Amino acid sequence: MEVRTRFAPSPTGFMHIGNLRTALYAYLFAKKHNGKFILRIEDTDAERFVEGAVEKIYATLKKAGIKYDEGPDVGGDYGPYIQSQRKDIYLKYAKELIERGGAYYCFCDKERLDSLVDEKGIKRYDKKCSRLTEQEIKQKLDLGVPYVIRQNMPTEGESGYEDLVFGHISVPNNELEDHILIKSDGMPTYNFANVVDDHLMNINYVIRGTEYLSSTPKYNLLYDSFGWQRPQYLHLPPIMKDAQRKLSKRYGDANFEDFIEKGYVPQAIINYIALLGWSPKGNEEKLSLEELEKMFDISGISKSPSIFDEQKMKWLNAQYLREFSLEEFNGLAVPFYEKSKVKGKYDYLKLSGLLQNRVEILSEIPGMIDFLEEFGAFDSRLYEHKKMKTDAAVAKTAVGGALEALKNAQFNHEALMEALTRKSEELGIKKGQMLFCVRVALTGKESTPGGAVEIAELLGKEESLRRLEYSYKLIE
RNA sequence: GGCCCCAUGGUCAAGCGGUUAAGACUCCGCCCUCUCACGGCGGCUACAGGAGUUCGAAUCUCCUUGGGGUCACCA
Repeated sequence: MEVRTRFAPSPTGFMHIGNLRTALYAYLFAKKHNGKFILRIEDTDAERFVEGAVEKIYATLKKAGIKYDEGPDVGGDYGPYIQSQRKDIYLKYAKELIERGGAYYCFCDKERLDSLVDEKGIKRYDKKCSRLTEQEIKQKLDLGVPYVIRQNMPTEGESGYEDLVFGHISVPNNELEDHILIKSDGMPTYNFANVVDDHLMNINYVIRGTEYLSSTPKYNLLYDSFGWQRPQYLHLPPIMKDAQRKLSKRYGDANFEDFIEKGYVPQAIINYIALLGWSPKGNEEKLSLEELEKMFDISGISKSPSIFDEQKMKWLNAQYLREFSLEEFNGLAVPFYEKSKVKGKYDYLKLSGLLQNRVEILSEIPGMIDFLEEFGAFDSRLYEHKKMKTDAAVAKTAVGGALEALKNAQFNHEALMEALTRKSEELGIKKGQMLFCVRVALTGKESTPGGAVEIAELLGKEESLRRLEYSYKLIE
């Protein structure tokens, strides 16, 4: 049978990393088994709906390279793929379920429900309306008393199932509450809609977060009541912000879009989150989506929560950045040059050549090149470098010499290097000392993307000499 | 609190009864080198605790501890 998985987000805002990973795994699992991946929008809660959230979901999935075979904007044989457009379907099935004894009308109002609080302050429905006679129900219905439809749970025994990652899960039936299937506004709750839709859309592998691990028996009971075949389940451990807190949009934690803005490439984000909660068989960790599609395997999924480590994602991002051609890298970097002080000045391609393997995420760029436009007094201790064996005294010699050497030099790489090398020999200092001091004198920075020659070339003759003179005076 | 689940370095993690307990990120050192970075080499750091089972336990069982999830007319 063809594998069919789905990603069923609710449009309540941005797509955060945890959701994206769930989508990714569902996608990878389907692809691995030559199956289909479906996108379904779960918008049965009108109150939580956020304008533009659906479009954000489409855009994120697209940018991430996660292609769905069926979905609201691409169609398919099992539509509509937006739950709010399926309202009538749920009601029909809910009524069928009532006939089958798996559910019942409930007319209890809020006051009564609120009174059902146990000594620990936990509310729990007491099944009162499940005991209503047919006449009573008909009467209330005819009178137009507002109602909800509740699932009728067994009160004894246990319900269990085999989760593909967690193994056997079993819950005592008396823990299962008669939760609401159809709300008083006629809309289904997640509890009902997800089961009906998964069945109707032929979803045979349900992949989702562990928050559903212990409520899955309820859903299975629904499948059973309908006489439908249960799907296989695959629950995913959460991604944590730290040991205690889950990554969430509530804390304003990074969502996909934010990372893109910070200068991460989609491939790196996808690669990283694929590795959060799953590990490949081999030791290779830098994996493309295509490779992941082939390698993905349930056996590599872990059961315990994992903490999101941006440091490692940064490292991966750096790996991807270095792999691009200079032109590709430059294309990605330009927006960040435009945001920096060097906007419009300097040859971007040249800057990219210096920056490509010094940058981990693109947003570091402005901070790394601002010195090209910002120059002023700095501490002469910057000239001290243990390995170079330099200090202010050496610097004075070097910078003074450089000033002479460069007055008549051509400002291209070769000529600059030659002039400075010759001068250092003349002065009896090491070439490294000369270059180090000149670089500091030129930039006033402890470290820079590029050495003395490269920076002098970038700054040009006039500016370089001006800075050298300034720095020379500064040493005195 | 009830119920469900989880537990290997700081982090991601391999491991499936016998291993010197992989690998990656981070950090540190060395090499390369005009600083930094890249690259190369090397290093530090882990089986939560306690009982069992077994010739032998990170691996199996139980308890403790710690952590997560869930108990909505939210998904």
